[in-house]
Amino acid sequence: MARAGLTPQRLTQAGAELADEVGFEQVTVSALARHFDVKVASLYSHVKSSHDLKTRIALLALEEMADAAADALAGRSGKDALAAFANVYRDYARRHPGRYAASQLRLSPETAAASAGVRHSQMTRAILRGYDLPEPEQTHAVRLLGGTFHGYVSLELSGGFSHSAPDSSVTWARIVDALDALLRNWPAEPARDARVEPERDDREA
Amino acid sequence: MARAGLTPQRLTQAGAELADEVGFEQVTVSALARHFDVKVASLYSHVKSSHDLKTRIALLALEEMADAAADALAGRSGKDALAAFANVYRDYARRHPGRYAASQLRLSPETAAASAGVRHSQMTRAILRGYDLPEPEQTHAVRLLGGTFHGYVSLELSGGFSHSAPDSSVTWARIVDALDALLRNWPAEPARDARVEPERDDREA
DNA sequence: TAATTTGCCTAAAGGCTTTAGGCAAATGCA
DNA sequence: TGCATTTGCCTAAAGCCTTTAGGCAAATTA
Repeated sequence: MARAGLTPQRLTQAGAELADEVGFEQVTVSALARHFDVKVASLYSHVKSSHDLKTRIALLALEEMADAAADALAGRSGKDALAAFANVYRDYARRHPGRYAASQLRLSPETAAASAGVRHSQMTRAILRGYDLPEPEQTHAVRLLGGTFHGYVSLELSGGFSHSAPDSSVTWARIVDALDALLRNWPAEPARDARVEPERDDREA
Repeated sequence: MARAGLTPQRLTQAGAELADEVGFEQVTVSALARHFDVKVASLYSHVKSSHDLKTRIALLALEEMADAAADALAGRSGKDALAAFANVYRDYARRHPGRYAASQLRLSPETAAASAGVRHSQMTRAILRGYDLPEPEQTHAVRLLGGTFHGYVSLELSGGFSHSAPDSSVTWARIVDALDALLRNWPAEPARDARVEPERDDREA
C-alpha cells in the first residue's frame, strides 16, 4: 500500500489552503483526509486532534503575517512604516481570509507566548518609536493599533462595508492618516476629575 | 405527554445563556434539547437549523447591545456620549462573552440589513454630530469607531491583554481619550502626492 | 364533543472525531 | 543482503451532532 507522505507540515499547509477556499470553520480532519485520499484515522498519527490542527494553522498564519510585516517594515519609519504595516494585515486578510480567521483562534497562554504574536507587538513598538510616546502611553498605543487594525479588517472581511460608499480602501487610507495624526498629537492624560469614568453597573450578571 | 412549551424565543434565550456559559461555539441544537429535557428532533419545529438558531442568538445580542447603547446615550453628547457608547460594548462583551461572540456571526446581507446593526451605525453617527465632521469623513469615522471598539474588545476577550500591565481598563479609558482627541482634530485629507499609497502587490493569490 | 392543528416522539441516515489494534512499507543495523 | 524495528496507513467501532420523515397525543377551535 503506497504511502501518502503525510507530515504535520503538509497537513497544516493543506489545511491553510483549504481554509482560504472554504472557510476556516469548514476545515476538518475529515476534509483533509479526503484531500489526501487517505482514511481519516491516518491523520491522527500526525496531528493530535482537530483542535491541534486548527492551532497549527493559526500559528502558520501568525508567522506568515509577521514575516510579511517584517518585510514591509524594512527601511521604513514614521507614517510610511505605519501605513505599510497596516496594509500587511489588510492585504493578508483579503488574500487569505481563511488563514486570517485562523489567526483569531483563541490560543492557550503558553501557545500564544511561543507564537509569532510577540513579533507582532515588537514590530508595533518599533513603529511607535517614530512617534516618541512615553510609557505607559506606548503600551496603550500598541493596543489601540492592534485593536483597530484587527477590528477594521475583521469587519471588512465579514462584509460590513462592502457595496456601500465610500469604498473601503479609501476609508482604510483615511484611518491610517487619522492614526498617524493621533500618534503625533497623542493627548495628555486628563486630570483625575476631568476623566469620564465608566458607569457603575449593577445589573444582573 | 406533557409539553415543554418550546418557542423560538425561549430557545434563543436559552441558547444565549448557554453561549455565555460554555461559549458560542458549543451552542448546539443537541445541547439545547438536553437543557429542555426534550428530544433533539423536537427543536426542529421551532428552529430551521443549527445555523438558524445561531443567527437568532446573534440578532438577540445585536438588539440587546443597541438597547443598552440607546439607553447609555440618552442625555449625553460629546466625549461623554463617546465614552458611554464605548463602555456599552465593552461591558456587554465582558458580561456576555458568548452573546458577544454570536454578534460577530457573519449574517447574510438581507439579515444584516434587517438587524439592529443599522441602529448601531445610526447611534454612532449621532455621536459624531458632536464633532462636526463633513461627509465622507463622517463615514470614515463611523467605520473607525466601529472597528476600533470591536477590535479592542475582541482582543481583550480572547485574552490578549490579560495579566500584563497596564490594566486593560486603563488602556480602554485612554483609547477613549485618544479617539475623542482624534475626532476633535480630524486631519484634513492629505494632498494627492503626499499620501502614502498602498503597495502594489503582485505576489501569488 | 368532534375536528383540526400543534408539539413532541421514535426511527433512521449521514457526517465528524477519536481510540484501538493490525499489517505492510520503510529504515536501520549486522 | 537479511532481519528487526519503526513508522504509516488501514479497518473497526463507539460517541456525538444534524436533519428529515412519519406518528400519536395534547391543545385549540368550532
